[in-house]
Amino acid sequence: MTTLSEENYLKAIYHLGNYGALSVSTNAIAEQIETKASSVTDMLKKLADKGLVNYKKYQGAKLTGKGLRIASSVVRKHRLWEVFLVEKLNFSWDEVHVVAEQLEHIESDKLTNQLDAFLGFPTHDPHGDPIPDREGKFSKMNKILLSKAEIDKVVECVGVKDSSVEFLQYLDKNGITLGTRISVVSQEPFDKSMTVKINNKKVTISKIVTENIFVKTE
Amino acid sequence: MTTLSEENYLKAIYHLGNYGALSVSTNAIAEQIETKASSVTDMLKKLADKGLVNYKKYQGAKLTGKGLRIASSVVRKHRLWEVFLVEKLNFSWDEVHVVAEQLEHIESDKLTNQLDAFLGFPTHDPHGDPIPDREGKFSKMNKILLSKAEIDKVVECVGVKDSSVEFLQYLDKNGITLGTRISVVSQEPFDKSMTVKINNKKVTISKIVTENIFVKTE
DNA sequence: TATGAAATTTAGATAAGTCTAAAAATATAT
DNA sequence: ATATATTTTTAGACTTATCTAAATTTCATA
Repeated sequence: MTTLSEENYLKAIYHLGNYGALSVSTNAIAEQIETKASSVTDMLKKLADKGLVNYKKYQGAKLTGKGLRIASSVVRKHRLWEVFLVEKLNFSWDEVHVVAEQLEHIESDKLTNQLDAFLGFPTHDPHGDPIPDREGKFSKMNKILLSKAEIDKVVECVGVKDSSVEFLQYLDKNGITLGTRISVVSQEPFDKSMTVKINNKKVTISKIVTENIFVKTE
Repeated sequence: MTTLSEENYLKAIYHLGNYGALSVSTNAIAEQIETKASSVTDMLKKLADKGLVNYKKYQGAKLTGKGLRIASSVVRKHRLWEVFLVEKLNFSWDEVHVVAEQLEHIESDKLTNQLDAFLGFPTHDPHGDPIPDREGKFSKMNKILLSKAEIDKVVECVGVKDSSVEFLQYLDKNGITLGTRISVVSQEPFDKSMTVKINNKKVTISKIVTENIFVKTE
């Protein structure tokens, strides 16, 4: 019913538009999908014809209920497969994304729901992102950026903002993964770098890193 | 590198040409893929250009080494996923094929090989068909058709020839699955139907059924 | 070995998804 | 408020994979 290409557009609009809540501009979609704006215009017309987005020329597009359902399902599948790859097949968290990009398009409700059960109904993927349930709903965690954490507190890593391979491998190298406890020792006022204690080892991490790790206070 | 469509053609040539050993006719491929002969001709030219088949006009096509490697890999993935669906996600053997048709095209050597390990390196899929290893090799079982089994022998179901949903559901209804022991009681000379004992219950099954069940003698 | 039937290929058309270049609409800044 | 820059859309072209209809080749057999 929906092609691979259509699903990728819906997913992009979902992510850029705050889980389908906002209208998204043509250029924003083009950048996300790494395609040309003219291609996006063509696709938006098609998605509008199919009743999956509301689209007004020059005004961007927003998911309809139907479009939101499909986008949620794709994201649900993506994140469930990520959990599967990490928990069952020993993938590391920087390897899962590219494979999940393929697996997210497999069409079988039974497969998705049985996989969900097999994994024990996980609520978050290996990067800490929430997994939508069958109805597209998910629980938001009250997480903050590490950069906003208070000095002397102990926090737990619950997610990442940047989930590029490079960043995830950097975190691995520094012993940071989901669930890692981080004690905030001090922050340098000059460059906003932070000294933290991880597994009883003191390390200093730059501002940009602290702004890409989500934590919750204990 | 190879598209979904190309992979499906290679797979068809693999199956029809006895695991890549024989040349396969245009019409045979067309029937298998449920497409028109003219489409097959177009695709064979493309596959020949890519060095995946040897193709001579009006002579059919045979897989090259490169084509065989790709076809084996697709079949390997198909059958591994079938095992996964049955063993881990509680699919029944008549439900797995359509989903595996999608999963077989996922491209990730790591995924395939980790999945293989996760499943304990299975040698056969849920229909009794052999699973090629990384090199495309597989062990042939010395199986015979139930119709050829001797009277009074006890045999074990090790595969099916027809793996359509209808046939598999028929087998389920009659308590026959992989590993089921079947005692051959008698065969009616008139219509070649067979009376067999399954789980101590006598049933009579028609000729066509006996010709679609593979068994091995104990 | 000629001839009709069957199999196969060619030619030309179509649909999906993409692109470039140009035109049109909207936003920004003096 | 008007010129300029940015964004978005349109027009036309290209690729992949498919189709129908017509032409060609091979096969079977009389």
